[in-house]
Formats: sequence, structure tokens, C-alpha cells
Amino acid sequence: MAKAAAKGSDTSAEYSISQLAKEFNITTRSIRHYEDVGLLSPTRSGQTRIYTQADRTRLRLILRGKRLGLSLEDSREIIDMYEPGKTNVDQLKKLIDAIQLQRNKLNQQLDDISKLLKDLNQAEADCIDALKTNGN
Amino acid sequence: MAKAAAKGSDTSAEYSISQLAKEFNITTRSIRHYEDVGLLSPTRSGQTRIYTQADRTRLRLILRGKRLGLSLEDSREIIDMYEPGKTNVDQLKKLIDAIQLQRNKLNQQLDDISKLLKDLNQAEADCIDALKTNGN
DNA sequence: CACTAAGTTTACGTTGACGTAAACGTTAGA
DNA sequence: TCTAACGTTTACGTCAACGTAAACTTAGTG
Repeated sequence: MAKAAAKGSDTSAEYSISQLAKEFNITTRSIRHYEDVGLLSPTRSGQTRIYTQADRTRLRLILRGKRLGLSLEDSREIIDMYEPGKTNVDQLKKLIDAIQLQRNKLNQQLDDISKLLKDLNQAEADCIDALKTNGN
Repeated sequence: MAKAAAKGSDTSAEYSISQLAKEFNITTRSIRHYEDVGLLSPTRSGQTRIYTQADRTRLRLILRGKRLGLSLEDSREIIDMYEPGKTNVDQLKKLIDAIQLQRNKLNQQLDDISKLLKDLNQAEADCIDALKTNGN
């Protein structure tokens, strides 16, 4: 057990593919797929993939995107927004526009969720009501 | 133009498939698909589908579900929750559990969105900053 | 040393949610 | 009358996001 770098909140921690799979409750196939489409690019030790903290963070962002219904392509775009690699002014302005677009979508989602929650509350209330009058 | 029922907020209003397609900015193919998977069941006038207000509402719910990343199957389950057709006590209890599950998912989404919004704000701030220092 | 557990690549299969085309039936208007 | 705009069914195509083998290579262990 002296192989991988120490765990803890060490910023230099490394992970195997199955470690990440377990931690996030997904398959190794999925992780490799995310690499196939360019969302991850772990280093290698020989053939074996080695994931850094940064890779792990990207993976978390991908899964968060999925929970929000984003495609992998969408997630890639968003994640790329965080990278300050944009030097061109036009690109920066485009990026700001893209950010605004995403924000609009998210606000729409917020609205949808609040309505859906309301509906669910109502449905639940109806249920409980039915249970009462129905006799238990 | 004296064919379809009067518009307005008449509860007895009826719609053609292309009317709904236009209104919600989707294709008629999608609408027929939703019918194929049992999400809609419009009445017919001969062969032609006729959609009521109720159908229109269901369609709105379907699209809301899509915006939240739900599958059509998920949406069907949720929409079914609103129908008070459940007589059995066990079914009602199951339904309440299902509602709770959905609520958890939605709360997770709320959390995800707020984090994503934060990230976007930060990314935008970085952008604007880069624009300033970069010179305009 | 044989065996198991993890890793790898390659590649075909599957599922959901439609797209797209073909072939056909009504109906209103020039 | 014919054609343009709508409607219909049937059916194959497509794209994303993996699932599911198959066939293979290390690394460690009884």
C-alpha cells in the first residue's frame, strides 16, 4: 500500500480509473468514453491511465452537467470556459456571450424546477388527502 | 375560419398538430413520437388528431421535463403522479415515495445550478478582467 | 507457476429520441 | 380540374452515450 501517492487533501494525489469509477459510481467504460470525446486526458504510466486532482475535478463537472441534462459536448464547452486560455479579445467577448446564454438556460431551469416542485407538493398533498379519506 | 373552436381562454379550445408544433417550436414528428410512447392520446376526427387543452398542458409538462434533462419515461411517470387515478393505498404510498425521490433529484439540481452559476460568474469576471488588462 | 485482479485496445450492439423519406388521403382556392 | 397545403401511416436512418464482449498484457499472491 505504498504505491500511489498519499491520499488526504494532497493536491498531488493520483487515482486509478477504477478508483474514480467507484468514487463517482460510474463505469470505467464511461470514463474512457469521456476521454474518447476529449473531456479527459489523463497522463499514462506505461499503458495505464493515471488521473490527477484536475482530472477528478473535470470529471465532477462532467457529472454535474449530466445531472442538469447537458450533453457531453455542452459540458465540454462550459468547462472550457473556466480555462483562461483565451487570449483573443473577440474570443473573450464570445465567451461572455456564451456564459450569458448558459445563465439564461439555468434560470429557465430554476423556474422549471420551482414549478415542478410546486406540482409535486400538490400531488403529494392530494395523495395524503386520499389516504386519509380513504381510510388507512 | 369558422372551423376550429374559438380561441381565447376557452377551456374547450382545440388544436391541430401543426398549431401545437408552432406554438412550442417543435416538429409534428416529435408530437407524434410522444404519442407513440404513450405520453399523449389525442382524440380523432376521422384520421386527424385533435388536441384539447389537457393535451396541450401535458405537452407543456413534457417539454418542461426535457429542459430539466428528464427522459420521456421519467416525464410520463411524473405526469402520471398528477392524475388522481390511484385508488389503492399501497399505490398512494409508493407514489409519495416517488414524489420524494423526484424532490431529492430536483434539490440536487438546484444545488448543481447554483454552483454552476457561481462558476459562470467567476469565469465571466475573469473574462472581463482579461479584457481590461488586455486592453480593448 | 498457475491464478486472479486490474489494466489495456478494438469493435460491434443497444437504447432513446427523434429525422427523413416515401406513398398516400382530404380540402380549399385559382 | 389541378395543385398546394395540411393531414396520415410505415419504415428505415442517425446520433449520442455508453454496454458488452473478446482478446490481450502486466502485477501480485498462495
